[in-house]
Amino acid sequence: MFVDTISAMKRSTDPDILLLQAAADPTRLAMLRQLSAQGAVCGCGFDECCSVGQSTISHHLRCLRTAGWVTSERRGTWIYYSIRPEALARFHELADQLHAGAARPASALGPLIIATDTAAPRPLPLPR
Amino acid sequence: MFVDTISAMKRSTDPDILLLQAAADPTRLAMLRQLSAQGAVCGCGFDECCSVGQSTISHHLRCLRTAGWVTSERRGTWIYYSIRPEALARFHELADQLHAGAARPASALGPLIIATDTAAPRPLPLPR
DNA sequence: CATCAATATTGACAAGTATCGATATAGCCG
DNA sequence: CGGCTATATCGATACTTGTCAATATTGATG
Repeated sequence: MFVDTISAMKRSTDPDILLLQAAADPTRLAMLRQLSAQGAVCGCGFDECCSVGQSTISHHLRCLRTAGWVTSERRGTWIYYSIRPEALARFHELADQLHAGAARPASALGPLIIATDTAAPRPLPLPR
Repeated sequence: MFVDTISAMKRSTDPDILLLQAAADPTRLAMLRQLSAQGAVCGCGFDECCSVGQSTISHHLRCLRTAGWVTSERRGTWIYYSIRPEALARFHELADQLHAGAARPASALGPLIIATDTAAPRPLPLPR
């Protein structure tokens, strides 16, 4: 409502979020996959990959670049894009981080005891 | 253009996209991280994690659940959420897939030869 | 310089969505 | 039952975004 007189904002500057957001689009994921498969693709090489106009492809490539996913290299008239190893590494790190503590499925717990690492949920996990 | 007489749609039913989209939000990523760190968290346990209202948290939890990221388990008045190992596994797979073919930085290539695995970019990488 | 091909930029628009407040459900407990 | 707490749902709203068409830019070539 009056969050900060501006709006219900979600914009984030977190690099991880940018990376995920960039990958979380059908067209861009397809592009990343093609890049992964072919190593280096020129802009016009994405035409068949996804059925969108040229300007849209250009737009997505910009997204991927600003998110850190790819780098571009001019080669005469055309430009080749390729995945940045750093982005891939970061993506893997994200996966690893989440994996770390997630080895405790709640369903496998005893009758009531849940993640008491830090503290009980809220009023105490025990109804009585 | 005339994509399908309906619009410029981006909605996707691809499970991978759903998974990525769900994680690509600051609030939800924070939630996933908390879940990863604590193992099982009840709905009211996300209050401090992200500064949003209760209904918003509920909304995000639904997102995470429909995307396959978490499962919920009722425990009396409150409900505990935990990360699904399958989702984590899939996320890792995604990372691995992209990693697979991406070991060829374009910049490390010779003067002009690029990913000729399948075929040359478009009209042939050689202007003439 | 004129032309052509590959890209990028701009402006517009429709659909998606994060958020809120208010309200409705559901499970305990006295 | 009545009240309390945790969640979910609803309707509204503003911001974000994916896409397009049109146009501009850039590099190579004749």
